[in-house]
Amino acid sequence: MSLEFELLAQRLEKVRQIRELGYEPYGRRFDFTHTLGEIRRHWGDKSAEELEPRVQVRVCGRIHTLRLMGRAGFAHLMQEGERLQIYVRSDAVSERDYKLFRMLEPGDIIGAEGYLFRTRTGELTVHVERLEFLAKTLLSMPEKWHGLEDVETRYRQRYLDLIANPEVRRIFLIRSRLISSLRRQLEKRGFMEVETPMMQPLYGGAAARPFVTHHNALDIDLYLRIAPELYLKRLIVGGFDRVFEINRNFRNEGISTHHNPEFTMLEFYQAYTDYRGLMDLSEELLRQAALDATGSTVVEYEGHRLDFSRLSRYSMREAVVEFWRGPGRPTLDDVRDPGWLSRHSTRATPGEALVDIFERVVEEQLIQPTIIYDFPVETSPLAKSKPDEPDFAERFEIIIGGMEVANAYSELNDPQEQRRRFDEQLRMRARGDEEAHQMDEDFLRALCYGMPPTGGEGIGIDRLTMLLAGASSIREVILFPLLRPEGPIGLADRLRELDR
RNA sequence: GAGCCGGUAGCUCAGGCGGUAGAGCAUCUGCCUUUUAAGCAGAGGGUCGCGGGUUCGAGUCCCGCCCGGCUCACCA
Repeated sequence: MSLEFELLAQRLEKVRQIRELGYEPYGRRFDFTHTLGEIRRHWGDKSAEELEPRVQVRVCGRIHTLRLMGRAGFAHLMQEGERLQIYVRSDAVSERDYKLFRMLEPGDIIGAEGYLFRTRTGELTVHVERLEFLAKTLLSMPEKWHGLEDVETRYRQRYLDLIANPEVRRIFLIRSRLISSLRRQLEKRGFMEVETPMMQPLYGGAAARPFVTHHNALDIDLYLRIAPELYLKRLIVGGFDRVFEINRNFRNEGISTHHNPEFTMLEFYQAYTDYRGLMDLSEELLRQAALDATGSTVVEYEGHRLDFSRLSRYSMREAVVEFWRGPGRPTLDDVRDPGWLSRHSTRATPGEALVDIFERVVEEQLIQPTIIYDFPVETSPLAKSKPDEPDFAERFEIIIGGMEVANAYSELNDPQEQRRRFDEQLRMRARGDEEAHQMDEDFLRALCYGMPPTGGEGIGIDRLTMLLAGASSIREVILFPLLRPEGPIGLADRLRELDR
């Protein structure tokens, strides 16, 4: 008999004993008077005298540690990442409650009623007068010193990670505050939150391979969206001048520390502005989001102090000149010269070569929040080109910690130009570029009704969370990152065998 | 997709050059009414990721596979 099975059998026996004592091993509603955090905040710095007259409390939580002595014992409860000690002595509770207490083990969830006091060593503690049993753990908790270290188990069983590693809570708290902050800021500026299709008959708005699914009743294939862009712009056509969406995109590509197949994007569109307007807006959004999520505009990331209070700005060509490494630093004229570009990249067009050089040489050096603007038009099929330089698009990205965090542009609203860009994408597709855009005629039709000049931007929420939370892998900021399925666990069989 | 690293008790980890598989936590038994990683005494617990091979003998060496991590490639 394996240990795991033996432990399970022991604990099921305890379930029986708990029931025999007259407690419900899987209890019901427990009306606590305070969370453990509230108790720490209200009485954490009060002296023993200040805890008179007695403060009665009802608390609950999961047992973290147990220290049993002959006729008494201590335990730490955990609730919402906060810890509080309880003290149970045999002459302070009923015989039945004391029997229950001796039966508890780390991981069990209990309720306790009593009064606050300070121990000899000064720790704020609940002197228990009544115990309630709320839920039995049947499986062992991870080790209390190191927590749960195994990365695979942490991701597969995130609930266990959250129980064992309180610092993981912090990451997801930051993520939640970040999203909340962005939503609040946009709403304050008159943006309306909308939801557009995740299942799309045509995919577009980005260059990526899609996931395909099938609708039975209509008998059609549908794609999980790679971006919401084309639908959000339809809403701009329809007269919702400020819209945003915070939701998942799906891209059928490799998994890495910076890529998860499903990831969360904020996209927002504002009529009557352009990419310059969005640069200013982005600066405000990021500054406030960092502040709301972490309490500061300066955060630590992989040994750097990232300052979210401002965004440096370089055109892509300036950035190549400015961040060139080694000999042969180009001039601004060089990076405009197709000959120079083709000597430094194998890509077909000057624009693709510039992007290639930028990504190889510059991007990883952009640690502080930085705007890179003016992208070659051939890599930006949905962006308006610059009036004085039609080979370039009014587009920028925000790069932080070497990662692309945002992408924005003045939206292309000329339907004839958009049709030409789609045609070019179709030619690229015909040459085997799977990620080139499809022709979306309904989107074209929408533009034909007239879309006001508009600025649009997407912000990668996962990557921004990584930066704000100091996480080096995107999987650390996604509660349930995609993993290969683990295969049979065998727990149901064991439970079945022990169910008598 | 490639390279490197890892998978040993429920958890965290040790296991030189091939020779009877270990520790701490957790569990079980006993003692202990202010402990703090509580303590003390004892006990149980192993498909060494899976499958082959070499060998008198494999956790250890070789081959294949599975799962994970990192780096690179891919991802405008």
